[in-house]
Amino acid sequence: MQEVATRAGVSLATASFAINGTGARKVSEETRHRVQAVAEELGYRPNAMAQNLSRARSSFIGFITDSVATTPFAGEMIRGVQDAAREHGYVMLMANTESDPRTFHDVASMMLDHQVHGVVYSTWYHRQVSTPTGLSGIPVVLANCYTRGDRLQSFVPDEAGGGRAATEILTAHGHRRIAFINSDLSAPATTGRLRGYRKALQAAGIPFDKNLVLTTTPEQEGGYTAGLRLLQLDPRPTAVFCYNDRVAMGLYDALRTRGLSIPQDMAVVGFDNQEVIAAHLRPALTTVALPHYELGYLSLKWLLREGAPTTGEAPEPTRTLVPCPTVERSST
Amino acid sequence: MQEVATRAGVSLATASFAINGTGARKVSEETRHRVQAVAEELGYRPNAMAQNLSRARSSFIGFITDSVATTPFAGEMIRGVQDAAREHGYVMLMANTESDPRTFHDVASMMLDHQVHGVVYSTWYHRQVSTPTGLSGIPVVLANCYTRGDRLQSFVPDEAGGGRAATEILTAHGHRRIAFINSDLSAPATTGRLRGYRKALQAAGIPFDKNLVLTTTPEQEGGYTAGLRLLQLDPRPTAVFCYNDRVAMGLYDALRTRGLSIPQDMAVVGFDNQEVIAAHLRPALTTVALPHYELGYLSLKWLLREGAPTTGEAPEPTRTLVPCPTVERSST
DNA sequence: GTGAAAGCGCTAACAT
DNA sequence: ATGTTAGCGCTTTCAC
Repeated sequence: MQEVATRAGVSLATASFAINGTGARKVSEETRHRVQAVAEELGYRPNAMAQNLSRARSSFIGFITDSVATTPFAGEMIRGVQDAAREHGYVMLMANTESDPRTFHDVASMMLDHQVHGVVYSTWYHRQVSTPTGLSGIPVVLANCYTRGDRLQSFVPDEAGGGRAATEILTAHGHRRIAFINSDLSAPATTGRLRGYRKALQAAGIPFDKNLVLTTTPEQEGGYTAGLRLLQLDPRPTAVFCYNDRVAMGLYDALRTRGLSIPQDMAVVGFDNQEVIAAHLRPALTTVALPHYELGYLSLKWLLREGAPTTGEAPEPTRTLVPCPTVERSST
Repeated sequence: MQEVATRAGVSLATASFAINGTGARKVSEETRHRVQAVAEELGYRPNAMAQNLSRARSSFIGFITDSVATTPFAGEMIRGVQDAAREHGYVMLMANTESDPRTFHDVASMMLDHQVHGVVYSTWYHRQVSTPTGLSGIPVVLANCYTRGDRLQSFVPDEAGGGRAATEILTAHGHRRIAFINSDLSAPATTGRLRGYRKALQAAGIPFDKNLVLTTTPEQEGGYTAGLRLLQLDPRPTAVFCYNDRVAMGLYDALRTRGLSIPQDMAVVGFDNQEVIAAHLRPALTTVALPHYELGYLSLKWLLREGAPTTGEAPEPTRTLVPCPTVERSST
């Protein structure tokens, strides 16, 4: 930078102002242009580290995930966080803990050492987590998870809304006998989707029948066995809302072994919109998408705007529900 | 740090050496312990930015992907790169370009500004890329892609080896009439897997029959239609090697419509080991895994060791083939 | 509108 | 073995 300044015939200070046009100071248009021309010509690049040190604040934000490779979901959140970061001129420092506390501690320290402005902590499936420790002093926001009592701001999928929307696709098609293959896991998705299912039935004036709700492991295998059980019911349901796309995949297999066709003999809707399954099952599966991109995006937006309010007091942390859009394909 | 030094009754310099035990200088065991105790007590954390600035080199490495959310594959590479980075005390700066040249340029600048030691550039599927521009001056290594003439060091999956291994699973089971549903894309995977298939046949003394090689779009849909075509052949093949797991998924559907069972009537092996499909198809699919984790890990290892040799000349860049391990399940 | 100069928090000669 | 001191590359008062 010294060289740029000299070549442009100005002082170091002026060069600095001219280059990153900090509104604070007035540099004549002419000077600025001259300096910028020289900088361009010399291929000058500011040293981000020196800037950060000097400004006594970095332009880093941290993003911690518990698992990055299990599903493409983490990828969507990464994109969301990254897009929001770039919009604000921040650089994302990402780390994956694989749920190892020691690793978590290490990456938290690393981030603190790099003076991150805040961190978004996320999990690959929606769940409750204990308050992340070791991130003292900087704002933290949770994406796809939340803490007991919502002591920290968080953004999570609106499971109930999604469950309701899924079921309403079925009621809208005139189905009255709608089964729900739920998961046997204790998770917000399990309770939320069930709540949504019941709300939708209620809205359609259909009495809730607990015999139509099965629980199983939320995998293809579970969907298969639950599907078989479902077919024993008399009268048979005409539609099924599945906890997730993998369960629907298993249900497809079960229906197939009985020679039943979808959606004629049985309509089915899934949840998660796992592209590789949902879009490529035969017939393609109607489902509800999880808003991972938005979760990441909104979390970081919040962090940057409300995370460390410069004025006024900090807003009350809340658990913000993010809508799960439906994706209609050919199974309904 | 000044405070730590004062409280421990030593100079700033001694404190610095004591804390990050730079072998360069000798600090008595006793002093070091005293300083470290004080640092601990005060909860002192070094400012990474100041360190980087002072050392005139950062501890950053860059990782650029063209797409991070299409499949879980990117996640595996991220893990690989990150693990290697952490082993060497580096921090990963990640960026996703979504294949947008402008974004690429931006993230490249960002990385340069942060003085990254080098960058690994990766693509989500194995392919040739044009030499990334705008990364002048720093070492670059490619993961899952390569340039014309291999001007840059790269690490890519051994497609031919994988294709051969896949086919040999079939020949080992005694199959002699083995079809190959290949992709209609022009990609290293297409040619490589075919080459491997032919090698395996040859090794087993089976003459190559071009009627047994079909090409189709490498999706479920393509596998389905190709599967139907395959069933018209007389005599019918007894085994099929599919370009990827999605094609195998389609083939499963085709076999099912004809009431054929796997592996009794037809053995099938896929490629990619897309967990969500391969492990959950009925029966579970035997396949070949793509070594994404290793691609990321090895790339960064190379970058750190050979990328910028401190002594001797730079090694000749080569395209290193990384093995694709087979995963045997129940379809063979 | 512009320049001089004092740091930001740390490292690494160079002394002692 | 430890202390002194000069930067690293940039930002930002403060004075002109």
